[in-house]
Amino acid sequence: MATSHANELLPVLEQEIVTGKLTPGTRLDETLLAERFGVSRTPIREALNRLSAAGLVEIRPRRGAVVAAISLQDLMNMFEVMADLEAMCARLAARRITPEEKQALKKAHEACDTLAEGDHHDEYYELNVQLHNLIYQASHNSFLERQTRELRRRLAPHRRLQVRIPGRMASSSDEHGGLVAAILAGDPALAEKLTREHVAIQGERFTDFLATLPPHFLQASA
Amino acid sequence: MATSHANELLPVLEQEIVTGKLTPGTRLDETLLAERFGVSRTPIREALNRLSAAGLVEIRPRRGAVVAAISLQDLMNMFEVMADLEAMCARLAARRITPEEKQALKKAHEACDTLAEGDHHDEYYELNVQLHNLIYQASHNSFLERQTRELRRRLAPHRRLQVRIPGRMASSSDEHGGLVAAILAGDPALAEKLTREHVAIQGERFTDFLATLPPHFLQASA
DNA sequence: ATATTTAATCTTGTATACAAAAAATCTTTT
DNA sequence: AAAAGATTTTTTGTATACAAGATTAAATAT
Repeated sequence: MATSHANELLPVLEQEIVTGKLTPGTRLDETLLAERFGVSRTPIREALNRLSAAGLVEIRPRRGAVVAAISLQDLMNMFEVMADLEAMCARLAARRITPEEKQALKKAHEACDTLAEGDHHDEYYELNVQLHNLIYQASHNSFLERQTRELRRRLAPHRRLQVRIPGRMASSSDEHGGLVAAILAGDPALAEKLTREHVAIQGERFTDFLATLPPHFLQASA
Repeated sequence: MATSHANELLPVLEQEIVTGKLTPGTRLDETLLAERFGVSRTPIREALNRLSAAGLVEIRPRRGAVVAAISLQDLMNMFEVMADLEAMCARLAARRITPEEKQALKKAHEACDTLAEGDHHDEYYELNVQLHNLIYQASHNSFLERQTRELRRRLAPHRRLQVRIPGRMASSSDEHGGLVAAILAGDPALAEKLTREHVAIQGERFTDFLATLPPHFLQASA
């Protein structure tokens, strides 16, 4: 076995939280998880500790772990920071992107654009993630890249349904078009500005969307 | 006992790493730490896992934990992000600071300014941290505040000696003066700009400072 | 003497056992 | 029948035991 049990089940749990299979507030019983993965509680506890440090689960002393439930306030705060991090990625990418990365970015945007016509929400979502990851990568700041990806993952469970808003895919793709062009043209200020607007629009639409959600999505975290 | 062993020793270890008592690259032997804290290896491992998720220690599978050694590249990347986060804090603080927070900020800056005359480096360092924390807090984005503090802590072991550069305290205090004034005046753009310059100067000086360091400070992290 | 292989030791990762706190159930009382 | 209290059960946190990989030391060969 190349890696430990904890290292194997950690990404599984993380994925299930991020994709919303485990919804915020769900209790994470150590014994149940141990049985499910066929290991003892020890590696389970290890994984839960790591997830808590990443903000994906909340551990209340002597009262067990639950999938982190984020308050509306927290969520808006996180989107505000996300906008800044993404804007920074775009700004740096416009300055530092390599020819190879330019090619990849063009390709990814075209793929995104094609899909935007139909209603393949899940596929569009995945391509969208890839496009953004390419921009993060082109910032040539691996720390920034990691931080931004992490926050994006953390926001994912609260954002995933967003692309289902009617017409969202098409307009999202249009916004991407301008952003990608700015990066390819090497215009840091424009890339930064467009990203802020892009995320701001998401944020606004997101706020609209919130009102339609069942209340358990908005549970306070403490 | 209100809290668990792990919860008690975690901040102790964290503090020792952040203050540089445990230098980057130091091995963290589980058995030794267990003896030192008078507990078993279990809570030690729990703490190390949390610290690894925070980026303060690096755990290599089957090969133990060491205090995270950051490469020069990583360090510069982290400073670049730090500048952006601090600039965002300053921008938001200029827009959202309350009258009470204004009072506290004024007081903190005056205290800093007084100390800058002598050569009380450690005291100045602490007050400096407090001043910055007040700005983070005034952003009224608790997520941003936490992220920024966390990154600051993570950079601390690589930054602490910086204020010992001749004349650094006085010029740092001057820069703070302008920044504090911009926040109090409610000028987000200026507050953001001054913060970027402030950190950029630190970054430049920091690069100068690097050249004087023994090589073990610059060990690659992987 | 140096390099390489083998054996011994040490350290980590996991499982299990146990203690203590929290939650749930069952009495008892009104 | 409902509320309060006591008891049982469950679940977390810690310690210890053990297995397997990594490191070090020793032994052999070149």
